[in-house]
Amino acid sequence: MRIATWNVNSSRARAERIGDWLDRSDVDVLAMQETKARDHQFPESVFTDRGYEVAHHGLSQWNGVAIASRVGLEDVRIGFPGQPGFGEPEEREARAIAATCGGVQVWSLYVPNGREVDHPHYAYKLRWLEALREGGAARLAEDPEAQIAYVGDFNIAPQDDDVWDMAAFEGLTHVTEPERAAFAKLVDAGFAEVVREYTPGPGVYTYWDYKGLAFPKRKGMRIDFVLASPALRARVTGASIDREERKGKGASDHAPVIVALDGADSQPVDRPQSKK
DNA sequence: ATGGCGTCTCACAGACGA
Repeated sequence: MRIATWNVNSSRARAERIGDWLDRSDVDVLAMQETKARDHQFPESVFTDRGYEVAHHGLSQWNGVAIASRVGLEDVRIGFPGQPGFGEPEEREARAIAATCGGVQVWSLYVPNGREVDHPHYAYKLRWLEALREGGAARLAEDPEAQIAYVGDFNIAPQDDDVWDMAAFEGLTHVTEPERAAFAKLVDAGFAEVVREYTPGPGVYTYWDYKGLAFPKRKGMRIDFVLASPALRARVTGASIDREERKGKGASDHAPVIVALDGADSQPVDRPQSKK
């Protein structure tokens, strides 16, 4: 079984490309973020035409998360217990959806960006991650054998190597100590990040800004991850980042990340062409 | 050089993204 996560940056603008990628990648489960659609606008046929079931959660043109699966899609959940909202009054956003696919509970997560360190969105981001951790820890305490995958766009670069130049991120979100601590607490709660060991850096990223030729200049960030509960982690045998998908016209600014279970094939690994 | 690029909407400007 192969599970992928991909911030598609609009399901409608990317519909054809998502279909082509499914044909090429042959994954069993695809978790998507930033679908940027309400439920009735989501291009379901891209998935159903190819034999996938799909669940989508979108409330507006912002955010939006979905899971497509050809190994079953059961027990769909919208949001997680205690998931905080944003704004005044606080509104819960479309940033989390779960489904059990082939015995694995897959959570497609779009962690809040944070915007700026002194912006209310940043505190929201930290609250959101803490609530996610609490729920995950409680779930593992209940059932230590649970197969849970927290996948998606975490909007955190956990290590200095996860950005092309730490100096360029001075004072910016995604690399601050509290964000990294929140990520580490989730890992410490039992949800190990399983992609990095198969796609070692430096210079290995999952996101490249559209601006300033960031992709060809290899100025990216590693911010998309797969976190696995202990029972699931034991099944992981490979992972890859499909940076080919970032190429060409009409690409998302994020690349798909794939995890292989039980010896399934994994895509070629993203590697820097040159080192200085 | 607050540019740059892409996507969205009660669109032709502003919000959001990271």
